[in-house]
Amino acid sequence: MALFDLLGRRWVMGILWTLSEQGPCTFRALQSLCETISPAVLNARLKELQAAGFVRKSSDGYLVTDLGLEVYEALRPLSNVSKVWAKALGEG
Amino acid sequence: MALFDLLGRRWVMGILWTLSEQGPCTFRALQSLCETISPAVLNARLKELQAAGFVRKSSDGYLVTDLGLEVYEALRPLSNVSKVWAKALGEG
DNA sequence: TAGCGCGCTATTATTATCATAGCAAGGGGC
DNA sequence: GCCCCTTGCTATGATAATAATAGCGCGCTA
Repeated sequence: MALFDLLGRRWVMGILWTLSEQGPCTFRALQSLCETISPAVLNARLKELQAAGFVRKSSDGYLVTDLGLEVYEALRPLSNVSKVWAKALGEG
Repeated sequence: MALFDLLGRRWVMGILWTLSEQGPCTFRALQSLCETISPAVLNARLKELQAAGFVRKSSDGYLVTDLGLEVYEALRPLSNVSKVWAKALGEG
């Protein structure tokens, strides 16, 4: 349940997803990929994710750890669900 | 990404998880299972989840739809991740 | 040394969430 | 009919989270 508490915060899943798909990103690159995130929140989330061991810094910028990659893998099925969901909403 | 926006709100994943595992719940039962959620937020989340088609009302109270169950199934791998994560945090 | 991009902080306004109290409606017993 | 209880939900004021914008300090390069 602590995991839900961490992931259930704005942008957290989006940041993990973006970093996993795009690879290492600089702070500003992440900021522009997330489009509307404010730097204060991005910085806070990056600190939380680093404390959790899901993300770390390297010379190329921020990247996901092996542990963070597991979260991403666990989250990937949601991609299919979102397609089914979009279709269902369109029909309903 | 709209799915992340919906799920990335406080209590949403917890509510889906609880309803999926416990079966149909009344409003007050859900409230006590979530322990610290306030009724205003619970009601708001239930409305959002119903609008999204993940939850619906029945004579036994609130329950997850087939679509909501898919989200739950997609979320279940997180349970394993959380164990690995807890261990990693304990070691690190 | 002046300009540039980068990581990040500061600040204020807006929104979300918490915590508590309580209302309105329905059911059972008398 | 009336009382009492549970249930679903709303109202309210306090507190915390997020948004939006501006800009600082640093390293690099010319």
